[in-house]
Amino acid sequence: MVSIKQVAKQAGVSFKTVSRVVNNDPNVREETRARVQEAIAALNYRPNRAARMMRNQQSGVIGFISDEVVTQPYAGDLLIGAQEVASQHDKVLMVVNIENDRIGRQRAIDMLLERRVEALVYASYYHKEVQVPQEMLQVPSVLVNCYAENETLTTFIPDEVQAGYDATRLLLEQGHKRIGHITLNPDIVASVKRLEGYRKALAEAGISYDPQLIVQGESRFDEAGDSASVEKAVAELLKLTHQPTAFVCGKDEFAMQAYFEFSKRGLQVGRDIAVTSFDNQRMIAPGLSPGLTTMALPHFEMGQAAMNSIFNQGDDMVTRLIPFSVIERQSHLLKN
Amino acid sequence: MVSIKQVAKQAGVSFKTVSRVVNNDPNVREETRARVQEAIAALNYRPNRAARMMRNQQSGVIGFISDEVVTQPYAGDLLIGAQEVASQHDKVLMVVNIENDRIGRQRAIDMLLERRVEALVYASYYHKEVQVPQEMLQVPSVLVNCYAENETLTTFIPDEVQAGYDATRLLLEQGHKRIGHITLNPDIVASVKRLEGYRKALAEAGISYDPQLIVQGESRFDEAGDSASVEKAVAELLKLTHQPTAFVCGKDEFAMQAYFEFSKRGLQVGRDIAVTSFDNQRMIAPGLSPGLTTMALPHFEMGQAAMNSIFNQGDDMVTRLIPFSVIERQSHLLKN
DNA sequence: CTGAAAGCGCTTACAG
DNA sequence: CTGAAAGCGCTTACAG
Repeated sequence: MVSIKQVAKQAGVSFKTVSRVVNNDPNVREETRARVQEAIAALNYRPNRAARMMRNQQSGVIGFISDEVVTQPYAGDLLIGAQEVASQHDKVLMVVNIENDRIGRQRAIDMLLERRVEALVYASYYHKEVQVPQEMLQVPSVLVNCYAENETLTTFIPDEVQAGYDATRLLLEQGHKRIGHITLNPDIVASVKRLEGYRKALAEAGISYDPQLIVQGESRFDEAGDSASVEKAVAELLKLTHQPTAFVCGKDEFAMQAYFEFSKRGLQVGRDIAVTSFDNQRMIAPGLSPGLTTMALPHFEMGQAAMNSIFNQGDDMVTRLIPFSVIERQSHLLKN
Repeated sequence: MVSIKQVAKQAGVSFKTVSRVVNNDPNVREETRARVQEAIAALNYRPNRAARMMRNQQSGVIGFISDEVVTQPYAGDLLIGAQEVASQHDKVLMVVNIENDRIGRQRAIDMLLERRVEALVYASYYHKEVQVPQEMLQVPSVLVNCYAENETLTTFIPDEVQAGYDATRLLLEQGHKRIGHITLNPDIVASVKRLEGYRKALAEAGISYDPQLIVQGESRFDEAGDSASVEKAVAELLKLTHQPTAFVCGKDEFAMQAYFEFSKRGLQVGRDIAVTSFDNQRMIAPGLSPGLTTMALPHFEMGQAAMNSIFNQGDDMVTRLIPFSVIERQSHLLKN
C-alpha cells in the first residue's frame, strides 16, 4: 500500500504538505495542491485511517457485540440502524457475534478492547436480561434489546406493554368482547409485558379479564416451531362455551399455525375470526391470507437510538422504551 | 487507556521487556516476568492491537461487505461462518452492510480499504450476479453467494442444480410420477438452475418432462409475499386433467401458501399430496403440519469456505459449488 | 505557504 | 537476559 511519503516524493513536496492536502488545510498554494492531488490520484493513495487515529488517540471504531442479532430473522436491522448513525459520525462498526460454543462473550470483548473501540453496543436478538461483563464499563456502553438487573448502563428496549395494548385495542375497536390470547413462553419479558398491555386495554374498555382466554402457545421447554402447542391452544379456546371471536397471537408463527387450525374447522380469518400478532415477519405476515396485522419490533429504531445516545454523551444513564410499529393488514377486520 | 510504557514504569523495567513478556519471548528472567505480569494485571493493560499491526504492516482485519446478508432471515449465517474461521486465525471482521440508499458500495470499500483490510469478502443475501468494483482487486477478495460475469474472483455459490435434483428425487423415490414445480422469478439463477435439477432427476427416472407442470409462483415484478400468485399456481396445477400428486415449491413461503390452498380444497399434505421445498426457514418449515421437507442453503458453510480460501492463498481462482443440506421432515412422505 | 521535529504504541533488528 | 535506536503512517505544535 502506498504511503504519504511516496506521494510526497512523487509530487516533489514534503509529506507534511501531502497531509495538508488530504486534510483540506486551506494553507496550501493552489498550484501545489493540484500537484499533490495529481500524485494522489496517480498512485491511488488512501490515507491509513489506523495510523491517523493512533496519533489522535482514537480508533474511530465502535464495537458491536451481537447476541445472535445477525442470524435471527430481521433482528439484523438493529445493526443496520446502528451502522447508519455510526457512519454519519464517520465511525465504523466492528461486529462480533457471540453464540454458545463459538466465540464467547469474554473473547469478543477482549478482541474489541484490544482494538480500542471508542464505545460498545451490546445487542440481543430478543428482549431479555443479560449479565453485563465488568469490562464493558471501561468504555461508554449501551444495551439494546436487553437489560441488566442493576441498571448500570443506558438501555433501549421495545415497549412491550404498549404493543400488547395496541394489538388488543385494534380488536376492541372492531367490537370484539371476547379476545383470546396465545402467549409466548411465560418466562420471557415479552410474554409478561404484552399480557399486561392486553389487560390494560380490556380494563380501559370496561371488559373484565377472563383467565380462561389466556393460553400458552409455547411452554417453557418448547422447541422452536412446535406446532402441537398452538394446535392445542386454539382447540382449548374454541371449546369454551363463550368462544372468543378474536385472537391476539404471541408471534407470527403462532398466527400462521392458528390460521391452519381455523381452516381445519371451516373458520376463516377475516370472516369468522379476527387476528392480531407480533413481529411482522416478512416471510409470513404478508403471505398469509388475509394479510396479518402485526406489531413490528423497532429493531432499526433501537439500533439508531442506541448509537445516537453514544454520540450524545450528555444524556444520563436511562432506560428508554422504543415503540413498536403497528402494521395494519386485513386480519384484524371482519368483512361479511 | 494504559500503554506499554506505563506498565514498564510500574514494573521498573524498560518497555521493551514488557513487550517481550506480552509476546511470550522466552528470554526473560522468571522473576522479571512475574514482576511485569503483576504490573499488567494491576493496571489492566491490554496491548494495542492497531499499534502492533501498524508496525507489522498488517491490520489483522478482514472486510466483510454484506449485501443485506445481516437483514435477511438466516443469511447472517454467512457472517457467522466467516467469523468463525477468521477468529481461528486471530483476525477480526469489519462488517459493512450496503443497501440501496444507505451506505453504498463505493463508500463501504473506501472505509474498508482505508482501514487496510487484509482481504475482502463480498457476500450477497441471495444468489445473484454482481458487478465487482475494481478496487476489490487491490486485496485478496472472494465472492460469496454471488458471482461476477468475468470470473475474476474466487467464488462460492450454492449448488442449485443439485438442490433441485434432490428436492425432486425425494418425491420420485416415493413413487410420484407427476410432480408440479412452483418456480421463483425466472430471472434469478436459483429458479433456472433448480429447474435444471428437476429435469435431470426426471430424465434419470425415465419420466418425460411436461412443461404444464411448471408454473411461476413469482412473476418478475412480484412483491415479496404476494400470496395471490401461489394461489393461482396451485389452482392451475390442480385443474390439469392429469393432476400432480407432488409439488416442488420454490421456497418455503410458497409451500406455506400451497398448504393453505390444499387445505381449502380438503387436501392434506402428507396424506393426499407430497411437498418439498427450498430454504429451511426455521420460522416456517418446522411449524407447518406436517413438517416441511426442504433444502437448506449452505450459508454457514459458504462463509467458512470463503474465509478458508483467503487463508489458503495457494488455491487458484475457482468457482466452488457448496451443497445444500437436505432437511427431511414429513411433507415428502404420504401415509395412508 | 512549507517543512523538520516529536510522538502515538508498538516491534524489529542490533548491542551489550 | 535486558535495553536504546529506528521506524510503521500519520498529525500536532512550532519554525521559518
